Amino acid sequence: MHKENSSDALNRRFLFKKCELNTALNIISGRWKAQIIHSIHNGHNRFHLLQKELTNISEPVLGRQLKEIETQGIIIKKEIPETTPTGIEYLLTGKGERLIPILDNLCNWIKENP
Amino acid sequence: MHKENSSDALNRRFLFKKCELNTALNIISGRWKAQIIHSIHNGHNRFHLLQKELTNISEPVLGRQLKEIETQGIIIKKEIPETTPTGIEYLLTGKGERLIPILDNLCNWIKENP
DNA sequence: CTGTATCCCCAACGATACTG
DNA sequence: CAGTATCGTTGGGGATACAG
Repeated sequence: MHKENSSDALNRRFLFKKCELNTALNIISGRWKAQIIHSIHNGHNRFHLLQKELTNISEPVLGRQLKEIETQGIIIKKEIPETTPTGIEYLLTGKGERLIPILDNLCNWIKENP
Repeated sequence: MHKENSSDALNRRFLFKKCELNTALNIISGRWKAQIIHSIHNGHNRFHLLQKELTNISEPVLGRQLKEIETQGIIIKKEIPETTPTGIEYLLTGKGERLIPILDNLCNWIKENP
């Protein structure tokens, strides 16, 4: 249960209004989210592939992070027809694709400013 | 006291090795950090100015976040000579300046992909 | 294969009070 | 003016077990 008037919640809303930057950071700042987005972009677009790629992630965490970035419109789920049990693949949306170069910029920024 | 071998710590180190992206995100994903960096860039470069700009931030939190981004080489502290009590101003380093356009990109990304 | 349910734990946020 | 000390609280990460 969330307390809607805790200082914590109020500060979050303050920052959201203050600048879109915080909305963006909120989307990608889950511990594994940026890595997940990158991995999907690189073709690891199935649940078990992501698990293998991110060797230490546990199922509940992976599931939660996937659901969040799906809600935020970064990825969509797609059923692979005529598979049993049902196969699911994850695909980046346009919004998700347009995030990739920005993540690359961040990556390069660290490389060039150690 | 930190536990160096908790899963939490291990996963952080795994992600750091995995991709520079996570190092970068770790730097800017404190709740107020990106906002602080932006505010300093816009001339709010004193402790009390930042407090006014970020209306709800408390001193301990502001102090901690400033110290962290200072440690990470995003800002430097500079004493203003011949003031009493001692005035301190915060300045972006080159590394900090080069982060600004990336933050702007994130901002625009959200604006253009609502 | 792709998840969800449950519960635990701690790092980080925040409030209050105090300091050089 | 520019912080630090202390402590309470909580959101979200993680382990284990279970499910469609």
